[in-house]
Amino acid sequence: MGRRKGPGLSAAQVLEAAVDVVQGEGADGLGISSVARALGIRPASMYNHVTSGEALARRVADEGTRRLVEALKSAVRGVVEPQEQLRLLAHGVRDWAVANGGLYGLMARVQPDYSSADIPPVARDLLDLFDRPLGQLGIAQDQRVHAMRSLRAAIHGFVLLEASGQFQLDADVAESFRWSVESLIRGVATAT
Amino acid sequence: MGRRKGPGLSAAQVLEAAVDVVQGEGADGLGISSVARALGIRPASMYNHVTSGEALARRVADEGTRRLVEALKSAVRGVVEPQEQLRLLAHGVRDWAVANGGLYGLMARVQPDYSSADIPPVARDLLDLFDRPLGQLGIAQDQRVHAMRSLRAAIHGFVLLEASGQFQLDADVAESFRWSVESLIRGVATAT
DNA sequence: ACCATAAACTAATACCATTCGTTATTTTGG
DNA sequence: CCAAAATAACGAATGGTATTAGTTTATGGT
Repeated sequence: MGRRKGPGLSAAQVLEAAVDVVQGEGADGLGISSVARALGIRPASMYNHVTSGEALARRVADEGTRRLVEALKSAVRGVVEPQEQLRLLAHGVRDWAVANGGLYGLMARVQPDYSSADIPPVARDLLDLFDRPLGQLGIAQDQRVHAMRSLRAAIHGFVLLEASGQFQLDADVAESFRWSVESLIRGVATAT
Repeated sequence: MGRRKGPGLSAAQVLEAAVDVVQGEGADGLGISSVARALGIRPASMYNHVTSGEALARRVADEGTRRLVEALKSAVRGVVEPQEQLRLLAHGVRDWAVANGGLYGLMARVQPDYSSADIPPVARDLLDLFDRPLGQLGIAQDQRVHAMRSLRAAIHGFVLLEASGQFQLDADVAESFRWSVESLIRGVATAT
């Protein structure tokens, strides 16, 4: 058959289709074939745009991180009180994850491939979002990395356990999250 | 060919082989074919032992939970101080997850299928392990579910972020975990 | 207008899960 | 003790996936 008329697919179009697949079918539904189907091309043609299925998943996950960081930035814009910033960040992650379950699930599976030497800007931004309020809270520089990891981990774990239905008891999950965030902030704020 | 001589494979043998595959090749390596290979039978014969690949994964994940709960039980055996129990539980989960990465990764993906009505004994045991020290700390009954979820989530999230290499900064991860656990215990212990 | 490149195609390979029908062994009930 | 039933293996077939190789054709630059 050869090439069809009109300009070929742009990287952005491929990424958009892949994101749509993930949002619609979940992280498991992402693959060379499903995205090819969504684009109306044959699976083999996908290799003109990505080098492998794994690379495709990595790109979509990176796009998810970009979107999450954007959502968090606008969530804390204009807020000055550090504890309130942390609260907004925590709830911002959970809200985004609930609204973008497929994407968040993919981001959790795919591990970044960048060597620990150079941290990409988007990851830097994510770190800074948490680092700033922690600094304003008076957490010493060398403790902040521990505090950041603690907060990220706690929020991440909560979202994943919630998404995979592992909170069995019939207590309000939203209330549990509020409780958890307040407890975390208390714990971090009282660090030496 | 028909059946081979001798007794057929027991459910325990199939499970053992599946666990070995997961431990050796990771959660992604688990499948009808890989376990059949490990057992020396053809993939089609696997369906005499499991109903589907998904069911196989669920069984292995359940076995993982059983083993984790056993490890935690023996970790806190004889310890009376509640904060020390929580510390041991947290570090017990992380240590087990590090030592059984494939199994823990699988447990994180597979969501249990039991209806929220009847909670299996092993899940009950896991809840109780955390519930007891929280009660001894004086956390009110109606707050304990929130506290339990917070602790589980924080530990779970830390382990997953660590396993997927998302802690980029070159600070000591073990030190971060210790810091996180102390912060969590402080936060929970000061709950109203 | 020409040519190189980009981007689609077809075809082929190699996995994987699953189902079906068949066969041989083991177990069980009369 | 033997025949019938249940069990557990098989081969073959179907349909899904990722991937590679070679081919064709439209587009964009010189």
